Amino acid sequence: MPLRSRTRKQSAATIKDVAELAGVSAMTVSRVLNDKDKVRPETRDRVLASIEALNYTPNLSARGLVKSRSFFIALFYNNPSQGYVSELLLGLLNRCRQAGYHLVIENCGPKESDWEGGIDAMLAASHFDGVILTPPVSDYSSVRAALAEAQLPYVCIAPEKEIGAAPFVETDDFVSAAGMTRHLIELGHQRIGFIKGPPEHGSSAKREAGFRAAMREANLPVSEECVVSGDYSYRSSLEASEALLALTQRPTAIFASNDDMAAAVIATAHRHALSVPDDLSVAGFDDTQIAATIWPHLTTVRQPIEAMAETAMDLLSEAWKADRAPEKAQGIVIPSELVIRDSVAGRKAE
Amino acid sequence: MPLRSRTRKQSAATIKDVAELAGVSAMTVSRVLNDKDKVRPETRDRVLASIEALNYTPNLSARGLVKSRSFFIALFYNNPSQGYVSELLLGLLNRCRQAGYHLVIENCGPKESDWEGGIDAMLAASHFDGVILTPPVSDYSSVRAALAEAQLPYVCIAPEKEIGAAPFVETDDFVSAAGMTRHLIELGHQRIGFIKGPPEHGSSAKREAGFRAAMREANLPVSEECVVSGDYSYRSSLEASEALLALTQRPTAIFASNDDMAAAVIATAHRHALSVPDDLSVAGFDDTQIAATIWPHLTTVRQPIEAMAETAMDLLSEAWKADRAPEKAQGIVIPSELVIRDSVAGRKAE
DNA sequence: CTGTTAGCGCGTTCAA
DNA sequence: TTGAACGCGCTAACAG
Repeated sequence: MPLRSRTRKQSAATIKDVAELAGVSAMTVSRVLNDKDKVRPETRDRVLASIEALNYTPNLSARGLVKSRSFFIALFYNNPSQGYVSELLLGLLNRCRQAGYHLVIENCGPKESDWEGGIDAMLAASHFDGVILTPPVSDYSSVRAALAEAQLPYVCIAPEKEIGAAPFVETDDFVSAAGMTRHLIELGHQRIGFIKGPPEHGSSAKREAGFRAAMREANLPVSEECVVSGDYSYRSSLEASEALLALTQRPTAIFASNDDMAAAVIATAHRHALSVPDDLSVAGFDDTQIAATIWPHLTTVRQPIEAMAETAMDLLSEAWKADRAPEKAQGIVIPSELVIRDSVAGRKAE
Repeated sequence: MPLRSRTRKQSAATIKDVAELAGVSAMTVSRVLNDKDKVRPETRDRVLASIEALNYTPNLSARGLVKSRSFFIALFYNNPSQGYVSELLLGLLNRCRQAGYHLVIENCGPKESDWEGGIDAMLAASHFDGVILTPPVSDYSSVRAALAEAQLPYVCIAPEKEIGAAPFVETDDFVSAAGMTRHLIELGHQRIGFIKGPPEHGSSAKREAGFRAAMREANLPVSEECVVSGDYSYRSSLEASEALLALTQRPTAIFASNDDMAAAVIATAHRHALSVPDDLSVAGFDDTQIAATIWPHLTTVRQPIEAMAETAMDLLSEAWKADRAPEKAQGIVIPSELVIRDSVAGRKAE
């Protein structure tokens, strides 16, 4: 194990120490670090050796000070499902480490209004190099305005629609929801309940539209009593599913807009002594951890959250390279896929 | 909405701008900011006004450079349950914002060995002001050694036992597990299954010990076939609970060491057409999100994760104030509480 | 109570 | 190809 060479009080080695040990000037060390101008290979090697010997790494504060960069990016989130944040973090963290960046998490509070006051000051104080917005913050106009005013590069994850020139990443909610609905229909379900997400999430409307499109495509009527509102929370879906199961013409399948709500449907079904999937098929969306944790395992749509996060970082990198913001928003959609597990079955013959 | 006063290209206001506008020197501004020496109230007010007018906030890089501080602290974690991280984050974030710190999340990889190489370099590179360790990283001796060598203040969350002089926070796993076991016993259960956590988590042994102590206290024998191993994951508990339910003398209640594993017990019970809690009572530990998400809602032990996180931050603050590390480790235990929900019932008469 | 000088560690600009 | 100055924004020391 390499011991720190500086024995006295710890105080990390500086570029000067490295320079001295290598017998060059600090400037030369800086050059090999930043790979800018060419340095004679021999010199370069000597410097590299000294860096290693001293276990040196540049001081971010100092570097940031001269370059006007902080090497930190922020993730703005607001109370999404726990599984969602966790997976997002994984993807982000990967890329961050590769790029030498650090990630700062900022919770925006439950409502947009909670933030309106502080966002400006917060942005000014933090000196982030970039920001990543997760839904529903992606659609907070106050946040986006503040970001734009501060001329801070940012990328939105799953925004409702492209606004301004901010790059964004999303999955194809419409297509995936339609795909799941088709799956249900192919299994013989005709009366399908749907639980909506909250209007402030862009994905809600798209998933609902996908559901309706597939139904229309199959010439199946969508009875409006079968489409109820939720807000992506387990609790909201407890009521919603109760309403659905209380219908005189009970649906044979229920498609919930996310996994948490699907979990609640299953709970309600159990309470009604209904077997899933024998008496009722249940489908979710997102494939967060809970999907394979509850019983029966959820048939759902796997949203590539981690890949989306990685892509978001890549988009940020591009924004830094390009000095100016691009003319039009660059949007990347990463497809989702159907994950068939145990909560959906063919409709029983009647 | 207050518009930024500097109209040209954005480039945040500096302390000099503020000083100029207030008609004082930069030093004075610095003083009102850091509240050190007293500044004449009138002057102070003028400065404050200028700060507000310019929407000024100090540049962390510059400040960090002179104070040799980064204003960032790191959270080292390793694949704990998603609910656990999420709640931890909430508590940490609260305190961080209050204290003007930012939080950096570092994933340590699934195994300690994944880290051994990089930890030194990583620590040197990051210049964190402090680190918070979550289990099982709290017990990684290589990490703790590196931290100690770097003379970086750190606090451990739920370590196996106090090692060295690092402050720590924990909940009373032993007492809580014993309490839950007593609850089961009071409801008439005598044959109780127990699913252990992984040995690398300090909490595992303590929870098991609490269980055994309560059984002994009630003069109830613990049949070793009723104590099976898990690793805090849902999947591990699928096997474990299968083994328990296959016993010729099946337990009437199962106490799983955490909620994820309890969820798997419920799934397995359902698969065996066993009703929870009528045929089998199931208890968990942690009260993470899943506890109130699955059906039936889990009777569990609420571990005050958020409060523990906040306490961890407070401990760090104290470490900063005290120039030297304290002689003996300061440990704080925050009690857990029983949360009675629907997965446990009295034992049916036979 | 307030201003001045100096320097934190690094990258830019210029000259050698 | 390399080095010497200077300054980024801020605060610790010391004046005044």
